[in-house]
Amino acid sequence: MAHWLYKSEPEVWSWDRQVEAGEAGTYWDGVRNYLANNHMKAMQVGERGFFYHSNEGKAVVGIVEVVKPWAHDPKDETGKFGAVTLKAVAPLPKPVGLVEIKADPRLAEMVLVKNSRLSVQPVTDDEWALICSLGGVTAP
DNA sequence: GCCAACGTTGGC
DNA sequence: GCCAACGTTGGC
Repeated sequence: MAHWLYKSEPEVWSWDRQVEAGEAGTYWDGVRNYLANNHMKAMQVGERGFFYHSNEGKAVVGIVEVVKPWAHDPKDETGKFGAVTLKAVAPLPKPVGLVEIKADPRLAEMVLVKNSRLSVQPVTDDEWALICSLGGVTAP
């Protein structure tokens, strides 16, 4: 099963608000990037990903799960962009900071390091397991 | 607040 | 269809 990483500025949409949204989850709209959009189109319900705080915090803070597949964003007039719906699964007891990720040679190839501007990224199984363990949870 | 890197746009 | 110019993102 594939894994993902979602970036969000806590000022705009924080992990706490994702948790408050509960089981119903929230529509991850606003993405206007083809690559990120394509990644979301490829997602299956039940696939999990990391929730990353950019700018402020700069750390992986929690785990989210896809609860609804990709659907068109009604606010996008071009009809090209859409999003999946995500719910919070669990916080990381110990958030994994960007500094830590960069310091670990096993994570040097992460998209987060290589292409920091992409807002929705794939994560390999190895990267997933390693960050889960650094964060203090057993990989679900 | 600055600046580098990247994606997107628009002119040709 | 190419490429320069521009805007945005995000780390520092």
